[in-house]
Amino acid sequence: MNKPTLASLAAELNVSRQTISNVINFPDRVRPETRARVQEAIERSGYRPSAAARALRNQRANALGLRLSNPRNGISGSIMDAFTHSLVERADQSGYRIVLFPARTNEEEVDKLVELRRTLAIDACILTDTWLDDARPAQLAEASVPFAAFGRPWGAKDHGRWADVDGRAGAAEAAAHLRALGHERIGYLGWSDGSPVGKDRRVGWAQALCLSGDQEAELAVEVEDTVDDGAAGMAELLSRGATAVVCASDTLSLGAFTVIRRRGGSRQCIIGFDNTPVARELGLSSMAQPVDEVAATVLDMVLAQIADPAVELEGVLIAPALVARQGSALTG
Amino acid sequence: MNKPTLASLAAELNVSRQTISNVINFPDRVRPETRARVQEAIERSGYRPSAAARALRNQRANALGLRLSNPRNGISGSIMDAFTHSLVERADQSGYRIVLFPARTNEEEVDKLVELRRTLAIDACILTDTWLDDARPAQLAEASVPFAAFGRPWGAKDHGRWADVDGRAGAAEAAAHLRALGHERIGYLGWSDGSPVGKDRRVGWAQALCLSGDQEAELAVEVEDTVDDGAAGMAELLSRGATAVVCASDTLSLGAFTVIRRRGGSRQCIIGFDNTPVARELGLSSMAQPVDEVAATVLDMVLAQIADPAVELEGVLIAPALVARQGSALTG
DNA sequence: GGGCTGAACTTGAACGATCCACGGGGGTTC
DNA sequence: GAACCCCCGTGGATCGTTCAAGTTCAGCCC
Repeated sequence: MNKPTLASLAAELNVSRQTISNVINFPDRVRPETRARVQEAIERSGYRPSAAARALRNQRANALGLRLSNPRNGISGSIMDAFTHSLVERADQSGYRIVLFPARTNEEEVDKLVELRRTLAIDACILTDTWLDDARPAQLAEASVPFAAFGRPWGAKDHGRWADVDGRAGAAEAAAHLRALGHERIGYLGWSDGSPVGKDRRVGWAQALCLSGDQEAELAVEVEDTVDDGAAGMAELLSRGATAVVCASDTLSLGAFTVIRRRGGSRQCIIGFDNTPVARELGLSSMAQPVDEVAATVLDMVLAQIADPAVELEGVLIAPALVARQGSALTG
Repeated sequence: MNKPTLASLAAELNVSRQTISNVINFPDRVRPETRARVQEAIERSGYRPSAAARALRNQRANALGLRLSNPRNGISGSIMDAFTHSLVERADQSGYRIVLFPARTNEEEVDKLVELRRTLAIDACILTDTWLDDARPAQLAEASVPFAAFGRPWGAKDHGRWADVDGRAGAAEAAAHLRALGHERIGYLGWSDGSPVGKDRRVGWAQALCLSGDQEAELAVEVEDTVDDGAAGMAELLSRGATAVVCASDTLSLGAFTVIRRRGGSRQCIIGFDNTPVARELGLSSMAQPVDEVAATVLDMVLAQIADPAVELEGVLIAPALVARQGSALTG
C-alpha cells in the first residue's frame, strides 16, 4: 500500500535502481526482455518517479512561473485568460507545469520570480503586459532567470525573447475591410492612456488609409477604455462625418455600438479588437488576437533557453485575424 | 557566485547546518546572538532554502493543484477568474503555490491530480464546477488526495469539503429588491440546461414571492445562456405581463436589457447574476458572488486536511450580495 | 590464450534540507 | 560533589532520483 520507489521496485524485481531509471529515461539502454519485465512491474504497481527528488537531483523543476495579472480592465480581460489556457495546455504537452503567483507591482513580480527560481520551484517564466521601458527583462536577465514575454520591449533595449500581436497590421486590415465595404470616412476610436499598443494600432489605421496628418487628427478620437467613453467618442466621430470606425478594444466598440444602434445604423460599420465573448454575443466584428500562436512561441523560447542558456533569440510579430460578423436576427 | 546552500553557509559561519535550519524554522531554539549572526549572513548571501530538497525531505510540496477550467460559457467566465485570483493570493499568504494543469474531462482531471499527488508535485487540490452526481470527490477520497470544492456535491453523498454560493438566497434577495421597488409581476429568466444551480436560483425567486405553482410556471422562462435567447425570453415575459425580471446570469440580463431598452424601459427592472464586467460597464444591477470568501473557505479546508488527513469538515453556504446600479447618463 | 571491446547491469555518491540521537557546558538539586 | 536536566549545538542518516565510475561477461582478433 506504500508508495513504490525505485529502490523498492528494484528489490522486488532483483534488478538495480539504475536499470529501472534507464527503462524510464533511456529505454534503449536496456535489453528488451528486461525492459518488458520492468515496464510490467511499473504498470502493475503504479510507480511514478518523484518530481521532488528529480528536481533536486536534476536541478530542474519542470515548471514555469506566471504572474496572475491583476483583474483586467473590464471586458478585455479575456485575452489573458485565453492566453493562459493555451500556455497551460502546450506546456503540459512538453511536460511542464505552470505555477501561478500573485504580485501587485512589477518589482514584486521580479522578486518573486527570482526567489522561485532560486528555490528551484520554477525553471523559467513568462511575462505579460509589457509596457514602455519595462525593467523586468533586464532584471531577470541580470538574475539569469530565463524568460519570454508576451509583448514587445517597447522602448527598452530589444532582448529578442518576445512574441507579440501585430496591432498595426490588425488595425490596417480592419480599416481596409471597412473601405472594401464602401466606407470613405473611417474613424479611429482609441485610448487616451498613451499606451504604445494604442499608438501602434492608430498608426496601422492611418497608414492603411493613407491619411494626411490633418485627416488623421480629424478622424481619430482617443478616450478612456470604458463603454460610456466609447459611446461619446463614437458620437463625436459621427458628427465629424465618419461612417465607420476601427476601435482599439471591444469595450469601445460596444460603446460605439450603443450609439450606432440608437441611430438605426448597421453594426457592420464597427470593428473592435480582441474578439471577446461580448463581441461574439452581440454579433460585432473584431480582430482576434492569435493568442495560441503567441503562447506556442513564448513557450518554445523559454524551453530553448532552458536547454541552452546562451541561445540567441529574435522577437516575433504575429498578425491578428479579422472575425467578421453580421449580427443576429433578434438583436440586429 | 554559486548558489549558497545550508552546508556552504554553515561552513562560512562556523556553525552547523542544523543551527541555520533552526534559525529559519524554529528561531527560538537558537541563542539570540547566534540567530542574529546567522540571519545577517542569510540576508547578505541571499540564501533561500531549496523547495525541491524540502519537498523531498518533508514529503510536502507546498503546492495545490487547480484545473484550468474550459473556456467558460461566454460572459460569465469571469467568476472563475476572480475566484482564481482570490485563491492564488490567499494561498500565497499561507506559503502555498497554485499549480495549473489542463484537463478535458473530469476523468482526466482526477487522473492528473492523483498523478501530481503521487509525484509529490501537489499536496491537495481545489475542485470547481461541481455537477449533478459528480464522481470526483469520491475518486479523490479513494486515492486519498485531500481536496475541497467550490460547489456543492449536488445529488452525491455529502463529503463536507465544499463551499458554495447560496444562489437560492441570492435570487430571493433580487426578487425582494424588485418588489420593494414596486413591481408586482416579477419574472424569472433562467437556463434550460437543467443545471442544479439554475433550479436552485429559480426556487429562491419563487419562494421569495410566495408564488403558487401556476404563477411560477407563468412567470418563469428558461432558455439557453446566450444574449439572443435572453432577449427572446424577456420579450416573452413582457408579453405575459411581467414588469421586472430576475436573471440567472448577466448574459441573459444583457439580452433582457436590449429588449427593455428598445421599448424605452428602465434598466432598474433587471437584476442579473455574477456581477460581471459587462454588467458594470452597462450599469446593470447584478448579484455579486462572494468568491473571495469561498476561496478563503476552501483554502482553509485543504490546509486543515493537509495538517490532519482525518479531519471532519462541513459544507458552507455563502450568500451573494446585491450590487444595485442605475445606469449612466450616456447609455441610460 | 591474452588482450581488447562493448553491451548490460550494478554500485557509490551526489542533490540540499530536516530528523534524530547524542555531546559538552553550565546550572540546580539533594 | 555526584546525579540530573536544560540549552545550544553537532554529525550522521534520510528522502528518491540520476550521474559517473565501476563490474561482469560474451565475443572477437591476432
